[in-house]
Amino acid sequence: MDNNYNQEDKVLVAVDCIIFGFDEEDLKLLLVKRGFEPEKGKWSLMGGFLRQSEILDEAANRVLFTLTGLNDVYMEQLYGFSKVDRDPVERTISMAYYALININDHNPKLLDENSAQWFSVSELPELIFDHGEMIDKALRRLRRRTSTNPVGFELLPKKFTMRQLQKLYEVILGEELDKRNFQKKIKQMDVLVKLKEKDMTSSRKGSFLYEFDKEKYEEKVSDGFTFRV
Amino acid sequence: MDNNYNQEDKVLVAVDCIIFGFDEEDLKLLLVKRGFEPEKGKWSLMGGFLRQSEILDEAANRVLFTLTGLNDVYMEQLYGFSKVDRDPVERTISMAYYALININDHNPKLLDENSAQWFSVSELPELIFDHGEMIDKALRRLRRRTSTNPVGFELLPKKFTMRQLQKLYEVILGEELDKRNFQKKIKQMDVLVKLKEKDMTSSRKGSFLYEFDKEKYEEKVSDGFTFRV
DNA sequence: CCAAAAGTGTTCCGGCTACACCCATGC
DNA sequence: GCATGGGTGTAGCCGGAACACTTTTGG
Repeated sequence: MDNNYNQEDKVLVAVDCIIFGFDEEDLKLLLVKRGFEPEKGKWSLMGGFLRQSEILDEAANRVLFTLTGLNDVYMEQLYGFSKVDRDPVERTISMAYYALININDHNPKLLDENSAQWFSVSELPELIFDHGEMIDKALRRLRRRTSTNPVGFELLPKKFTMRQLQKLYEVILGEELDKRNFQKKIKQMDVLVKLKEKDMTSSRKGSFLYEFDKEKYEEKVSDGFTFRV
Repeated sequence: MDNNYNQEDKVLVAVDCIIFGFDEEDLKLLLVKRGFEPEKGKWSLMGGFLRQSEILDEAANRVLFTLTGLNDVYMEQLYGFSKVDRDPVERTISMAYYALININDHNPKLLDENSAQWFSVSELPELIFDHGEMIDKALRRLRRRTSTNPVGFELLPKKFTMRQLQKLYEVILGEELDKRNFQKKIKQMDVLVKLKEKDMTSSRKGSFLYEFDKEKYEEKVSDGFTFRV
């Protein structure tokens, strides 16, 4: 078969994006109501096809941008799904990606244009094809990732309270955490900056705001530090 | 674009297999000398193209079988590689898979037929395309996987000694382990069966052989147990 | 009897868990 | 002055790390 790939089969390659957000209460996913057949009118992940000139990461970012208007978002390739008849129209394999966005940052007009809506992960509608399977896998990956890497911050505003951070981990991990132990652990990792400012919306006393210090984190990592919640 | 995928680009999809073995001394990889252009004569992972009627797992198993004659092997999808010019002949994305095999089980005749050879992971030759990158990723994944799942046993004979098991973990993790602590940890997980038999080849005294007890392991997992080395 | 690998326990330390009270403020 | 969420410390326990000597037996 010297230098001859001609008799090989070509297939369509899609990317589907699992877009996570966090609204201080629940972990959410951005889904779109499918505007074309097959399965028109059903809920689905936002997807698109890989183009000849693109790499997978670019295709996934393009899809994400189309729906949210966001760039430079934390995104990770998840898994390749390839059941022969997963898309009834034509053989298509799909690379699932997941993204973590700050739920307040995206462009709401684009949601309307794409008939998109946020759903709590605990109240998902029925999804087309194998998208439910993709989401299951993404949730498992998210749990592992947020436990061992400081990516949870991607789901929060730049400035956040300890309460928000703890609540985020609680909904991702699916368990309640002890307030004192949580703060102790986070603080002794020493990768947050405590600001002078307080958030006054959640209580009379107000609670201090924090920022993730990426430079400090990376410096510590190069000294052998591992983030762990 | 109702029900019309026609204007979308199709691409070739390859699978490349990172085949790990362990020879009591070193972690090894099975590589083939490429018999066709481009890069003919260079070393490469064993690969093949996805067919219309196959899912990715099947394609990867087919490729593995072609080279080793083995079926029912531990294999896991690793990552999708998609640089536009990664294959200079034609746009091809590749799904990398890694497999863990017992190095004594495969059919050596097939290695000759495919110009394949085992290489220690510490002494790899130059590889074509992005295969080096694939291997790096596979090694990282293997370290994580063997630390949290009992998949290391896939690289050993059915009956093995504690010494072999420890050595295996040492080469995968890249660090020396304390013999007493290691055995204590393994034994208290209580997922191995100690046989009456001894392996007499490694010492005058002989060392007891063990088997992994998969049923017991799975039962313990369903009770909340987690394997951890 | 000696060489070479197998086998085995204890102590110490650090990190995780469990747990309850005072503080600041707006109303 | 009281209701609401914010913030903080300690004691006990468990698991991991360090560490050395005895056993077996073929030559």
